Amino acid sequence: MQTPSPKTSLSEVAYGHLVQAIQTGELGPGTRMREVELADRFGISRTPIRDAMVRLEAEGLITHQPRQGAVVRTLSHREIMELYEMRQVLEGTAARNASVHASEPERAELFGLNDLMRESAGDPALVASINRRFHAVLYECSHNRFLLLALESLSNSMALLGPTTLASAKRTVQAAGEHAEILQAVAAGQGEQADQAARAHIQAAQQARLEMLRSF
Amino acid sequence: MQTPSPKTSLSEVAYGHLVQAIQTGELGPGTRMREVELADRFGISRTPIRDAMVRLEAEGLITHQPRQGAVVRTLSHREIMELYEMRQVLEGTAARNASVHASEPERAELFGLNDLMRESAGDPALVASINRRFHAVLYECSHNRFLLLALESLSNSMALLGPTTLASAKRTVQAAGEHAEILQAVAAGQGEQADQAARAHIQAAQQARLEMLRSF
DNA sequence: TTGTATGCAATTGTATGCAATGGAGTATAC
DNA sequence: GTATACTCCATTGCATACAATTGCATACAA
Repeated sequence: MQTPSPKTSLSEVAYGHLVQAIQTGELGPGTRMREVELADRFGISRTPIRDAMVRLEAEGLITHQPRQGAVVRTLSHREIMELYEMRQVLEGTAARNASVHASEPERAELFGLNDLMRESAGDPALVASINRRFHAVLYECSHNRFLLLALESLSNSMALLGPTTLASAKRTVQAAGEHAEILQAVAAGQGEQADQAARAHIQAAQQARLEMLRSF
Repeated sequence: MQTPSPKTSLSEVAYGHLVQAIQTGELGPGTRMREVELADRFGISRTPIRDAMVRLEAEGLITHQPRQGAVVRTLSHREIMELYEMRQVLEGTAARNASVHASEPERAELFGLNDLMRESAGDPALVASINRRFHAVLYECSHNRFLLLALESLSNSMALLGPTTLASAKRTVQAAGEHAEILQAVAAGQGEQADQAARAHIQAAQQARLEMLRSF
């Protein structure tokens, strides 16, 4: 996600920058995105910017009004609920699959990341980063390319919600506990329970999100 | 899906053409797609073609090797299984949601389409078209934008498998029966059973697909 | 004061030019 | 005869020029 490696096309670089800008809120929902402006900002031409924006639209992060430009999507309350509902289904499925397909090193990685996250409670930025990685690895463990693709797209959509719900140390520890439940089931090869635990985790996150929204 | 409406950008037209070409097998898996060639074929420039191809890649229909071009993806046996597995999850969820959210006109539309499909048995092209529409309406009935997006993307990926499994009249009638099971549960508001029925339907389709693959 | 028409500016949609890259084919050396 | 290196060409990646459309502002009329 961060190492542009040897040869990354400018389109991909632009895509990464834009997703990150949306995640950090630099480009908040409703922001109008002008191609020339973004091209200038990144010091490249409009073409790679367009490529990135077409991709963002395909993933549902922005909407493109013909001849009028693109805006970062604003999620209604209803849509936010739909987003979490979908995450419940997909994360549950990923966990279920992981309990069948995860390799030993993958399991170890998951446990390691979760420990790291618990220890990092208090540093929201770090926690958020580790949390993303944890879920990304879990997705990989499902060993289903289509599920992976859908979950990655959904994760990007989460960026539209703004700051993470893991800001408080309390919620971080709570989340790590929920992760542990998932991992336990995964490690034991208990698919149904892994599914349940993952759903519960997302439900808790949804709850936390709702509380956050209420306080604004 | 078919009426390009009044003002469609060339990019969208190109996208539609390409998806259709992949569906019909005109651009079969493994086919190399050269931008200039496609631009010539459609009588437009490379830019809208690029837009369409970026989108196709985001959806997983083609892969883009840097500086080397794009090819229509070839699905391995394993990936085909993964595709059906994912469909089981998503169609099941869509049916479950539909049993809660589908409006009366939507239910009527579903019943109508299924009757029409059964009556059309023997005309594979027509059946395939109606079947696609049936599923599309079911997706809409879930009233979850993210689920809808994922299912539409997945449907496009089905194009990579080539001809439909509904070629035989026998399988058509069978499929209509499976649809009826789903609809019955949806109409009765029985989420769990709608989910089960949808999963069973996809499983049957997978079975039919496997038989088709074996015969080659 | 409000409604409508018109002109201008801003912004995207499309086309095309140019350079870089990777692969194929050929020649040469061992 | 085979392997390696070199050259050429096809094709994309990126930049930029041009066209078209839309929205806004301004002016004029009712």
